[in-house]
Amino acid sequence: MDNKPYHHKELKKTLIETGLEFIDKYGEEKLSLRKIAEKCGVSSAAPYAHFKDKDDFINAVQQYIMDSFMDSLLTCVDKCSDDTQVLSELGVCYVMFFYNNPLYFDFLFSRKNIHIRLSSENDNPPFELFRKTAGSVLEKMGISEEKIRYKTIAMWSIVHGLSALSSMPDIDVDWETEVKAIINSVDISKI
Amino acid sequence: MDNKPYHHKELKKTLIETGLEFIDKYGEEKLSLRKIAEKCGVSSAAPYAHFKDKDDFINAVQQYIMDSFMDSLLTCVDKCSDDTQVLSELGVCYVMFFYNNPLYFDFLFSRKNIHIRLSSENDNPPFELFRKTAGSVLEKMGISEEKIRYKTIAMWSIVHGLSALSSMPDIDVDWETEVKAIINSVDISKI
DNA sequence: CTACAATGTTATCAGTGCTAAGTTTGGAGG
DNA sequence: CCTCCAAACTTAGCACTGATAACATTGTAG
Repeated sequence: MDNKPYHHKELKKTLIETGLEFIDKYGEEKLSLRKIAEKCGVSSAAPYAHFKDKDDFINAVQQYIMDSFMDSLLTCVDKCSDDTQVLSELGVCYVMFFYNNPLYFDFLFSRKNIHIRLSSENDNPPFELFRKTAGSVLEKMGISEEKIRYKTIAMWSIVHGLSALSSMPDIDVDWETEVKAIINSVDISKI
Repeated sequence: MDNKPYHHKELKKTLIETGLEFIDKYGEEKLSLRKIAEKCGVSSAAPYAHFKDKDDFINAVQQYIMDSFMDSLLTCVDKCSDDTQVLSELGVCYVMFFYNNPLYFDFLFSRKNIHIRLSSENDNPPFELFRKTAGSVLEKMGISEEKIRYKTIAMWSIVHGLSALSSMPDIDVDWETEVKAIINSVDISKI
């Protein structure tokens, strides 16, 4: 029978995944902990055993998405041994992730707890991966440290800006082709 | 005395400006219509005479900011008669607006009602201004229509991506100088 | 001057975040 | 095997929110 067991066991994980699914369907602003709890078949106060407050829960969902985003990027970098292509491949991968998951862009980056610093070490994993990859590639090309900073910022801006575009609702173009063309057309050595 | 008059007269405008101020201080997610109403000295139901619902109110505030953003951009374009500079000046103006108003970027662009189309006419005023300005400049340079699209998208992506960066909390660099250097370093004819 | 539409009011509802206090449960140590 | 306790849940309830209904006030068109 469906008499709910007192102990749900994997409730924390279930809550996160249910929350993710909900955000996917209805967006973050419609989410309430009570609805998520109900969907999981537990009382409205149950989540508070696992999360300090709603914000803590949202952060957990965000981290879940961020991990999956990083998986994509790391896989892409690993697949790409060729230095001359890794940057544009990484850029396309970055953009396509949000094209395929339109609701994730706002959710990941409209939150204030995500900070990005330009010059130094960074606690934002995707940007840090981008920064290090670009740094290593550009260094091998014999480019000065200052210029590396400019180029990295410019490239990341393009990629991030394209992602913002690609997660908009009404894209009326063959986006994957466009993205590749645009990123490839930006010759980093010319920036 | 402070016995509030029944008719506040300019309540709609006052609500919007109070809302703007509030978002500036505490962010959108902390905003409630009741608090705004109280700050304006009216009852909690009063705003519903002017706005259909909370979303309608938020849209009005958003429009208010969008208008001020467009003012900046248009002033910039007007001041700049020189075709060779207008694009980079416009870019710097775009980015600096959000550098100077860090909370506005998320507020303007994380809302789903803002759409951006690439190829055709567009109901997003700043992007449309950017698209037309770039189109006119690039056309005079004798660039093909297809390339104009690519360049426009790439340039807007850089500018928009830089804006995302510039509205982040912990910028630890002289941003205005950086932005100018980066935008100027992107030679559009090379994209 | 009077009727009425616009613009306010109070009262009330359901939904939300969160906490307090009590209940169930699995499992570690006797 | 029992006992006890901390973790994981429950129900109850508070304060706040968005929204609506029913009523009050007011400026103004006719």
